[in-house]
Amino acid sequence: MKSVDNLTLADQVLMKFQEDIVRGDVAPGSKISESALATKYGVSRGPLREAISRLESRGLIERAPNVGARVVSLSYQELIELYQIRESLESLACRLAAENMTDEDIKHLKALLHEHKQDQNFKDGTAYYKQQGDLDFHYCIIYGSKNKKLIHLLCEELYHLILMYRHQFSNISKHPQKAFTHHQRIVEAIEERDGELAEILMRRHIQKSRTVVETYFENQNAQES
Amino acid sequence: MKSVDNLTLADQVLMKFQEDIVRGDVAPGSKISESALATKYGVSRGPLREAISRLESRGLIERAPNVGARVVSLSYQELIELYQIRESLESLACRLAAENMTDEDIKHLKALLHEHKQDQNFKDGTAYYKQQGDLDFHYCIIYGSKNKKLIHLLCEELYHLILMYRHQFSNISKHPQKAFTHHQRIVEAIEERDGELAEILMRRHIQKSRTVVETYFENQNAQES
DNA sequence: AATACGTGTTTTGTCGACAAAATAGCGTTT
DNA sequence: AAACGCTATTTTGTCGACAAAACACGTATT
Repeated sequence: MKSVDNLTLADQVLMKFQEDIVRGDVAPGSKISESALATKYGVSRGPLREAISRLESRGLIERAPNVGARVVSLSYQELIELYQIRESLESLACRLAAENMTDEDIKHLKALLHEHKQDQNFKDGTAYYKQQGDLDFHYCIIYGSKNKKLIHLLCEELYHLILMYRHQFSNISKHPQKAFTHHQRIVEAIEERDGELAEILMRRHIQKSRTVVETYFENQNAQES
Repeated sequence: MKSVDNLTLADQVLMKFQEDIVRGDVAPGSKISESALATKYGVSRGPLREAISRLESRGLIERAPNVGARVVSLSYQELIELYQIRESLESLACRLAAENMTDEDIKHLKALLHEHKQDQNFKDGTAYYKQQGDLDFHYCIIYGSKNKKLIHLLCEELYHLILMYRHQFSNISKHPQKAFTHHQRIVEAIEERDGELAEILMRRHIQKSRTVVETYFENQNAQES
């Protein structure tokens, strides 16, 4: 799917570094030394600066002129703001998907859902697969919208931030079966080409996961006090 | 408002170059020569490449590895897609603005509106003021949402693209008085802290301007055939 | 003892030069 | 005449080095 090795060094560093940030290997809020990272990834400072520059515009890094860059560290408030945006954009994507997905696409989506059902029946513990499955589902719908700019916004600019936080907080939904039911209903709506309903269902689905984040933080605050 | 001169060269070039693109001084689709631009703006290729890199992630420039960069040239379809996103995000911003604007903010917004009314009464011809006024209005509401990521997305990542096309097509609304009425009603809803209504009104307002774009393209196609 | 100042060091920003890839132009071949 | 391949030139990608700004630390002063 991804064309091979005619990638620039800056692009390779970008991907590696982004992965490291999302996985939490480099802590949020930690300062970034250009020369240190350059040697770490085995490149000069030129390509590295380009990678930093792009990660900055993706919101994963904050930079101040003449001072340096540091990995972003979202506050609770900012995370909620992020979810508001995601809610708006991904419900839009879902409506467009109901309108624009090909029958092939829908078949693929249903297969994905069926696969998750299997996985879940005898193994609804291990978080990794569920998370990956959830991701696949959402990506599939986003791409189904056929809106290139929207796909870029969600997949390249927003989702990495969300994933970074998911990883950091091990924020796996406590209600996998509920999430699965949501997914099922969304697919039904898409299958019936009911964009309006699909949009509403997706909005609620994400609202729900936002609520999970909110209660997580409330509990954390309660523990602290 | 903007802190002064501790800006990096790359930032200055970024602003100048972006302005040139949005104003249409450099034609959409035209190829970008790094060395040529570097000499034009009086900097080395380093900072210039950084500026290009950022403009790429803002969607104003497209770049292929080892080939070079060119100013983006949106198709009709892509422009419509852009408006869909704007519709979704800016209506969200409007709802949040109704919830989060301070009374001061609202006062400022009303003053803005009043100012436009004056301007419009005796001078509803000259497009520039109206366009600038329209911009001020929308920016004011976007900032009123108090959602930093949303503000960044709309003002830094999306609006420049839209402005570029507005300029290119001289796409000034043919119904300034209607737009003004829309603005008025939106402000009323915000004043009453009715987020739901404000959201709907903003959505319709932008839908309307999308329709203007659509009819423009239809007419153009009709002329061509 | 605390603050202010000055020096030395690190880090960022910028530049010019080199290497590799792509483009253009020419000649050859079918 | 058209298409293929080769060479020359331009353009992009990458690097190392220099300049300026920020930071750290020790000293002097009140």
